[in-house]
Amino acid sequence: MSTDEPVSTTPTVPAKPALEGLEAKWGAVWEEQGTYRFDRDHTRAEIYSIDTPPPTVSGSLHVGHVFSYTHTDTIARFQRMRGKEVFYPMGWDDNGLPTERRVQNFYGVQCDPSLPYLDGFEPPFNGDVPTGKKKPQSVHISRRNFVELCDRLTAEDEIVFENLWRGLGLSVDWSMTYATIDERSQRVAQRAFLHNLQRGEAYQAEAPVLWDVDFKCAVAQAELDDREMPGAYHRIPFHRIAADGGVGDPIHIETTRPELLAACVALVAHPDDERYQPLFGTSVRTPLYGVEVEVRAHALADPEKGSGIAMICTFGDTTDVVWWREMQLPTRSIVGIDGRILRDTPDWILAAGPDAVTRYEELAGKTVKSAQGAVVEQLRATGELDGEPRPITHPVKFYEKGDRPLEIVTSRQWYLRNGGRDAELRDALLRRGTELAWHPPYMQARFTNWTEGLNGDWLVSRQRFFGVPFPVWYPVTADGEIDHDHPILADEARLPIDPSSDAPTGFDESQRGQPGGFAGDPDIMDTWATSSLTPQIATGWGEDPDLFAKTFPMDLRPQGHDIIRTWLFSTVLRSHLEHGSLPWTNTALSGWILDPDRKKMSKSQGNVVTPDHLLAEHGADAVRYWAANGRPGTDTAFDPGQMKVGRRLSIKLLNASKFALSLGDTGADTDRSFLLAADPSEITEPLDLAMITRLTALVDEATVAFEGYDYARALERTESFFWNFCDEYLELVKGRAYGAGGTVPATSAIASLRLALSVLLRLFAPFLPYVTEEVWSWWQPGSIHRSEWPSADKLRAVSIAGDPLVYEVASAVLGEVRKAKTEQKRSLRTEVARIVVHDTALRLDAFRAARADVTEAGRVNEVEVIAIDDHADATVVVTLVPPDADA
RNA sequence: GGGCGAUUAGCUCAGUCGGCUAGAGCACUGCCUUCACACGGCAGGGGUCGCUGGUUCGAGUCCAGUAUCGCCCACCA
Repeated sequence: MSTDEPVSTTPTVPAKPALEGLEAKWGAVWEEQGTYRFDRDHTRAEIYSIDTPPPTVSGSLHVGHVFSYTHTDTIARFQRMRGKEVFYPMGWDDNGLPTERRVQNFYGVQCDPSLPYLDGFEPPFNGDVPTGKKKPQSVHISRRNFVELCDRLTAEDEIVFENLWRGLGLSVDWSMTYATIDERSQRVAQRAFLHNLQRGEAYQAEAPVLWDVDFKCAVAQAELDDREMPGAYHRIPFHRIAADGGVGDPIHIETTRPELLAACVALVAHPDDERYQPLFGTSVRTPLYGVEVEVRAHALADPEKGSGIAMICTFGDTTDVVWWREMQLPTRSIVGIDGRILRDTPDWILAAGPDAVTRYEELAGKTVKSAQGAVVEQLRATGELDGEPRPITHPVKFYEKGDRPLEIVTSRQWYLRNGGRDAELRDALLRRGTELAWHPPYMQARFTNWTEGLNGDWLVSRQRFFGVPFPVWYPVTADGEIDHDHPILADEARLPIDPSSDAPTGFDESQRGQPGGFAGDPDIMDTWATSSLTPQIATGWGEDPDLFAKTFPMDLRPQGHDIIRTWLFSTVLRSHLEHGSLPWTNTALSGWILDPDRKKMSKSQGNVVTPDHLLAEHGADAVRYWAANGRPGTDTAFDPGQMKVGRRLSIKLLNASKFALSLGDTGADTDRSFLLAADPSEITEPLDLAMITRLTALVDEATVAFEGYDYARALERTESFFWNFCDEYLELVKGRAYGAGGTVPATSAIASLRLALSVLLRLFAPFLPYVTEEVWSWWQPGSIHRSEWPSADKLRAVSIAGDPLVYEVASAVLGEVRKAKTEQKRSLRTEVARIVVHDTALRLDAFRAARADVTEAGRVNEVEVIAIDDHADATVVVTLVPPDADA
């Protein structure tokens, strides 16, 4: 902004300033004037770019969002005032299961990727699907139609979200938004995947995966939840094979999953366990089925657990997978992708004889839960259940959004290398974690823990319908078999593509599924596979090279600490693989909002407070004030009381500003580019100089705090200074400013007040954008949010330095005068006949420098000062005029 | 089992390099119709800084141990 345009020196201060209506008023002005519009005509060094977390639009916003997005906004505003051109886009996360479910329920449709696209399709319902018994059959539609409906629905959600964000005063450039399912995001996700594939970082493998039987979908390590579940140890004998081939002595194992007996491939005990050492290498027979399995030794077997020997099934849990892989055991799966026991009797059971087959057939088609009951009955019948099942509670793996325990099934999936099976890559990622600046720093430990603990590559394919498809087809051989080993990759120029409705280059749609033709990959990518690319999406990677060069790597990733293992980690990974760099230089982790019972606020707990209500009741600045008090990384209690305090602060700013400006201008010709309405040569009085010295220290503190992403500290210091400024300084100079001591001292007071006001407003601007903009508009040109952040160096450069002790002693003596009046239950206007100040010589000198201000503010007639020793107690003896003389 | 964080007034929280009698706001008590603000102001009561040791002239702060709460992670038969 220009600094030499003429400035009106006559403030236009409303007679009765109020907070009501400021959001609407300034929201419109900011939009109209493009206050937060990003101007790319800057160098990379001049730009500060933020990788804003895209909120999930299918959910609803709650105070936790308001909390963390406010934190980011204070940083954005600070950087903007420091002269940075802030790149601050907003994304919407409409990818993934929550949106899929919402679209299904809202429109009464179901996605079926095998169906062709229907032009101009209209859904049967529009948010009015009957529920209960009247609930109609869903209409099945193609993936492309489904995605179109998603776009339609989320567009409405986005408007609601944007309005809330605008009301909160986020200084986002609303002309730059993206959605994680929009074409650009799909293109970026598919292009990045093709690059990963070409570099050998993505691969497909047939392997055991954690499988949710309800969603019929593979689940990645990062999406797991452990839940304490009731279970029971079943003590079951395996049978040694006697020399004559008959049944020998039993070996008891304890298992929580007896239904998997038919899937048993070995027994295992610890190599040092003397009880079982003689058995290693020998074979035993399983109960019920009599299948022969070997007894093996492995260090993971825990002699303390159960009977110290375990059965290995394919697959009961992830330990089974480790054993199976490391000891190269056979695969004997009996659980299908629907979570039921396979209907066809497996070969190894058929080979074990008619009894085995009969028993298996009793289980076939049952869910694992009911199969367990049936197996227990069979064991009882054969006398092979030793005692009764012993109930326990144990942690069981769940998909974080799922309702039934995960099963482990073998299937073909896409994986992305993430260091889980590759020490070199893992070390490189750990180094990236060290390069990144963490706020607060201790959060890096979570990244390190997670990265070091990875035990496999990232499973990125999902057997869902709604999401970014893999840009891949497979040839169909002459015999009609799909050849997964020779995928046909999409041309980058064609992206985004949907292999379920687009044909690969060189093929025709009629060849889909035909011998000699092609078949599309039916899966979609994990939502994190798209979300991990938000920096690339936002900065226009591969789409807008100029923008990308100016904004990537970005400066800041704000996010919750609970998704370090998912979002943060995967974003670092993708950037490392694609660009060989960090995606950003800083990350700021925000805490959670806890309800008064110290529980995390979440929809499922039913303890959510809606933000609209809060904004309406307390005002945006007040809500922001509460949020900004939450330090980085620290969980914060939801506290409407703090919002009331924020509101009080805003009102105080209005009134104190009104007062300071009502005293008039000094008429000085000032350098408005930084001091704004004060000529340093006019500031002459010791108390004024002392206040400005304190103010300079405040600017230093607030700036250092903000530079270290500690917005909460910057606010706390500024607020504390401001209240003291109102209670002490304003009261002390009031009389002088009105002219009690003559023109020169009055001018000094007025100039100091205006200088301090200008500085304080700007220090508050990142937190209280509305009220500071309002006050700024009374006497300053342009938006405060594009004004210059106060500079302590510039304040020092004009040599307006004073002795802070003057301020301190003057406040202390005035405090004693007030105390005397209060204790004697007299009005603060009561005149004081005489005060006697006992203090050290040094402090008395300081007092003398502000003596006139103190006597004026305290209505003191006569002052005596008495010097005392350094160790003696300082006192002020106050003698009020008699009560009858007061009238 | 491993890691990280927290524990300071009734409540929510500051307390930076170890340094005067441990601070703020809310709540509470009393007072003041004060010419910017009653959506205000002034003053006051309220704390063995989770516990136990140690280092130090001196510990809320540093070290060791311990308890409780929370979060993250773990191969949970």
